[in-house]
Amino acid sequence: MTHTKKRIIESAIRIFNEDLSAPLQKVADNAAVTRRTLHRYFKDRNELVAVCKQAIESSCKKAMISAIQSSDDALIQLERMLYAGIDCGAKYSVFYKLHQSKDHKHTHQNKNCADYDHIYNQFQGIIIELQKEGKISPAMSPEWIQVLHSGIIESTVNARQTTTKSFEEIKELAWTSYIKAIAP
Amino acid sequence: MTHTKKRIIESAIRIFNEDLSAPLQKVADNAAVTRRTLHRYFKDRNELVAVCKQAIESSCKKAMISAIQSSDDALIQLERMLYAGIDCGAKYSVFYKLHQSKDHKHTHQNKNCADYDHIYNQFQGIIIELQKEGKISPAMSPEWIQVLHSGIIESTVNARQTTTKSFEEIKELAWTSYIKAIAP
DNA sequence: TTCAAATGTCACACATTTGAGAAATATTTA
DNA sequence: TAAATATTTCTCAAATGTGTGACATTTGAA
Repeated sequence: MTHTKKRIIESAIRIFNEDLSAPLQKVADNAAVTRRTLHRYFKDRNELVAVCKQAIESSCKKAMISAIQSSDDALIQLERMLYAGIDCGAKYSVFYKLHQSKDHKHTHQNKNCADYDHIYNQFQGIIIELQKEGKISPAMSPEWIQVLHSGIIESTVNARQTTTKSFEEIKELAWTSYIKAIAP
Repeated sequence: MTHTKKRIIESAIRIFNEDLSAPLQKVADNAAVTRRTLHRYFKDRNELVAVCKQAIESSCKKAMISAIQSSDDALIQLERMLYAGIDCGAKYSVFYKLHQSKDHKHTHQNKNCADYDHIYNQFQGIIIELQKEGKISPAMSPEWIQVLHSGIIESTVNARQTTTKSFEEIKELAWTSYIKAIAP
């Protein structure tokens, strides 16, 4: 994939994330190319959106899975999953929304959905494991923790734009807050 | 203000929140009126957007201020501010984003910005007070807590759509998680 | 330098969205 | 019920967005 194509996709994700119906001109501007160039790489708007979704799916999935596989210790797995989500940035928000949204037909027939479910089954497994170990409060349901998880990631991504703190400092704050929030 | 006008504004906020460039037809459909009726109440798209922003500003502002004034106890003030944000729902996210966004010129000349700053000065005052009282960790900066605050609110609003729990249960979970996250 | 690939410029047809007039219909209010 | 008001329906012109062809320009590698 060319550098330009990648840049267009990155821009499209940024733009569509906050305005799904934004004119393609905006995406082109953001990527510093002409609309004509954009159309050379993507047949039409639908194709661009589809490619964005696919890029989001695969990059988030990759990051999540590698976070899970990076350790046997559930607590470390959880921490790395948080960092992975933060590193994915806006992509993670979309990834999450994609499968939660009302008009999305979530089904195991769809490979993306199956992979998503697989990841979140593992996530829930980690939570339940940590609850057994007494490291997470049993009063917090795995569903709520999942919602909180993505909320903390969003906060962190937002904080990056407003605060003067370094990225590493914010990540640390995020993890500290998160683990304390769900502690017994 | 007529019932119809209110309904159009509510719909517009809902729709624009997830898709700022959505066609006005969508807003009209959502409000169960014709596009023609919508245009009778609002000169054009810009005016509708402006009115939505104003509605968001004033309703969130009202809720926040009344939360602050409802008690002298900083901890209760903080809790009620969280609930107020949750009750505002999607509006709160927009309210927050409106003043944080890059292309927004945040200035005290603008009444909305001045009010926003006033509220957030009070918020930070509450945080600092609680830190003095030893009820909040001094390691957490007021800026981070503010970001976290809005993140928890977003989580809660999202949770409402996915979970089977009652609204009251989610709110409780939200407050418990939040206060534990920032506790010393 | 030279050539090919990538990108930009401009022009165009077409689709969708927008905003508004005029008359018909529905709803409210006195 | 009758008048006043609000809404819908149908219509249309202007504005904006979309996708593409033809050709010019730039870029980077040989």
